[in-house]
Amino acid sequence: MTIHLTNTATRQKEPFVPLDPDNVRMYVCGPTVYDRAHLGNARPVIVFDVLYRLLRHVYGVDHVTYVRNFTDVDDKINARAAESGRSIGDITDETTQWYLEDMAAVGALEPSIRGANHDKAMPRATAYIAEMIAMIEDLIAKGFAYTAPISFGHNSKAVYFNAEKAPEHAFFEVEKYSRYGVLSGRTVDEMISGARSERGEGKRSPMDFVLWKPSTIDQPDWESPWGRGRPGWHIECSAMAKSLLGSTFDIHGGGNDLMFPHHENEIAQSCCANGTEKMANFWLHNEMLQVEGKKMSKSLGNFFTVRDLLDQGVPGEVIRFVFLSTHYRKPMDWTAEKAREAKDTLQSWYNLTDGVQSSGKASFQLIDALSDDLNTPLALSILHEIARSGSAKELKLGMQLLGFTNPEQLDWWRTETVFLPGTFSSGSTPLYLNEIVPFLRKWQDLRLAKDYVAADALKVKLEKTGLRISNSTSGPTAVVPYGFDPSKLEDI
RNA sequence: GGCGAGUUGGCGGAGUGGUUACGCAGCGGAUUGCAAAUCCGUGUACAGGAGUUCGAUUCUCCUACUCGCCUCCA
Repeated sequence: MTIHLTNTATRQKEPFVPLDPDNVRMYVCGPTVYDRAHLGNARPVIVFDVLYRLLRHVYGVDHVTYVRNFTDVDDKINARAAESGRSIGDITDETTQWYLEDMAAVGALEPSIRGANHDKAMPRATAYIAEMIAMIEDLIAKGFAYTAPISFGHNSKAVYFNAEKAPEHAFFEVEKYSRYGVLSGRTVDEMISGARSERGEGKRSPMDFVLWKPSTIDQPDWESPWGRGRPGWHIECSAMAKSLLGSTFDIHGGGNDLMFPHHENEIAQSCCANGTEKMANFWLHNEMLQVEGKKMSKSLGNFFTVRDLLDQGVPGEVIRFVFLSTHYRKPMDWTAEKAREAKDTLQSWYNLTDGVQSSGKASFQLIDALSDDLNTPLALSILHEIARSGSAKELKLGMQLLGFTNPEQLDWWRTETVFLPGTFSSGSTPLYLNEIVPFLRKWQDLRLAKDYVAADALKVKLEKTGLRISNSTSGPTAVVPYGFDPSKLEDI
């Protein structure tokens, strides 16, 4: 079984051959921890979770290393701290915890170093400042980066504080690295003519980017050869990837919005510092998320977090299902309709597989689909066929492979069936003897009296409360959804 | 403006140089007092134009449209 993946670096679907099958290594850009993860943040997590699971399936749980960082030093975090009056550490700690909880809710496994050591596999940028500084020094020594003194007097107190230490920016020099732009399909000339040059005193070229920048007194800072300051964006991923995965590794993933400049810059830094041809063999990028056909944005009012959905009662499994129903390289549209369909499907699959022992062997078709550039929509359709054929064992294994939490560990999909005759109840929750059974009896009486108009009217009322009323071979039956509130019956 | 992705039946969404996607909805049937659920059955879909070909939804080119990224962003 050969996995094929679309490699952004070559723009082609290629067979995946690991550098070391004993330790397949993947790095995925993680969040900047300053706020709850929004729904779009969940997409790469779920996409690469599927890949992680597939790799573990193919190469073995103990032969895959997956690293996903937390960027806990960033100007957005500083801004959040300033406006809220909270400490940076408070914000990053809390947000990191939220992120772990929310991603667990959508079924994402935690990254790991060969199936273990989860903490190390989720490195915090602030724990790798020394590595970043070392890499920057290396880049300067090799002539790929240069320092530039900043001017003073344009800012407040902090300027004086830094002045004594003579802080300097350390820039990466783009034109020294000829392959710059290959990943994102741009040339340096194009990018420069594309105008918008970034601010940055002492830059030699508008495309050069900052590796290290001095901090004002209210910004977090670390001692460095260039005075007290903090790392620029990009360098943290290069430093952490090198420390944990080596100079060259197998797969680097992230959203396609990161392709430029973030990943382009990572490649430039890492390859120049490490003297390597490639940073990663495969670059994978997922497409963006939309909501009801439009870009999710605060200005459009369609912005929401994973936690918002969970709190609204959309189970994490449903979120996962909706994400998997669109291929990762296509824009995905989150709609209420899709969530509804996903919930219905999962409910029926969970009913079918509850308490069932999963079969030992995964469907070849399913593995085939996933191996073909993570064709999760096809994988789900195969699961549909398996479900229709009634092989609960196989379905369960397939669902596990795609990362759906086992039904035994969940309750949201459960229903309880209440029958009239023996007041037998299929679930473990209360029997609704007093709440529901009298209505079933009344319905039955009306029907036996052939007063169908009244019987139907009663049924409609009952169904408005969420119950499903039917007449089975064992008599009148009510299917009660999980979390049913009997007080809804009071007005009937 | 620069770069890129996409346009498949009512909706969502795979895939293929000639043959069934799959799901939801719809329709017909079984069943039902009627329904629900379930089961069975059912749909002359591939943006437009030109080209390559024995044959294209599938390859090439052009046009139109949609969308995303380029700014913090996954």
